[in-house]
Amino acid sequence: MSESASPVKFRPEEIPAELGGLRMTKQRKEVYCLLMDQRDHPTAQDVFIRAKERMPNISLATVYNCLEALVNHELVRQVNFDRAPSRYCPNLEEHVHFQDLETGAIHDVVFKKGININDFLELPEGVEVRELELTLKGIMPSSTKKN
Amino acid sequence: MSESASPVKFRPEEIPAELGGLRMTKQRKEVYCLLMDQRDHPTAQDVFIRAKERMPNISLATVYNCLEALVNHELVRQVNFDRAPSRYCPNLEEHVHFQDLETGAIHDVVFKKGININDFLELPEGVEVRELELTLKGIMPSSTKKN
DNA sequence: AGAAAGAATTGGAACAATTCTAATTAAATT
DNA sequence: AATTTAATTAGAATTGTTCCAATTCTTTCT
Ligand SMILES: [Mn+2]
Ligand SMILES: [Mn+2]
Ligand SMILES: [Zn+2]
Ligand SMILES: [Zn+2]
Repeated sequence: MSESASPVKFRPEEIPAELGGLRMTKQRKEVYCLLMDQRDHPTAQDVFIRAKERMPNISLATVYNCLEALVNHELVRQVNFDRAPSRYCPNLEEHVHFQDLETGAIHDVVFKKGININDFLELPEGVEVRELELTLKGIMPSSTKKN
Repeated sequence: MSESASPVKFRPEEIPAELGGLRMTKQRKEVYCLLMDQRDHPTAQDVFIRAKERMPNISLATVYNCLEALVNHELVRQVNFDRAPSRYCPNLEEHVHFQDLETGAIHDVVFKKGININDFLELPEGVEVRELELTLKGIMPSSTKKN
């Protein structure tokens, strides 16, 4: 499980002009940095509020556009818990999400090493899984919480 | 995997006046029967359209109310795929959902017998999982499809 | 049974998240 | 520099869902 803030601060000027085939505009860099920087799965609104601090003229539409572009180019992942506002995650490793019901915080959870989908699901022969989304909700002991 | 229509037809008049602590009104019986009857994970709109055939005056608000009541009393499950309209499922066995990307059809998938969440996820010690939602999308071979 | 209270249904208004539109600005290409 | 292409912006529109207040239905009480 991880919620640890990355030790380095991502700065827009360090981001190359193109990333994964996507032209990185000023706004896209800002949104991307902010996600990489505070890896806490913010909503589009959260991103909008944070982005405005360094870029007061950015619009909510642009935030949505940037997030969509980043998601389409697989630089960022969109995470849905039920029908709550989508959240965005810059962790590209295969992982799933756990929401602490006490704090609302979302944590990344990885699969056991070497585990395969057919090891735990009774999938019919020949089915090809293209997308998997797994979300968990529950309670974390406070000892685990602070790390 | 299952999409098999149940062989018996559920009729509202067979439903008891109360189910799992929920008073079964005429509308709730209708909605519940219809879900039990065609186990294809319809949306609220789908339910509304189907319900109107036998109950032309039912309102969409009532369909939402009924579904909410049934879900709260754990007679029916709400299923979300990304931000698409919620779907409703009368299968109370523990299971997850697979959507066929070619047809849009949703199929129930069960866990391997005896499997535990800690067998496939790297969950920190002491975390208590209260809810789990797993959705899959992919391609089914047409042989598997028709059963 | 009849009256009163409580609960559910209804149609339409309100809502929240997201998407769309058309105008403006910025960047890339010629 | 002029032209073409792409991105950003503010605000309107859309969509699924929830809320509201009035009406109807059911249950409880006398
Ligand atoms: Mn859920
Ligand atoms: Mn998804
Ligand atoms: Zn994540
Ligand atoms: Zn199901």
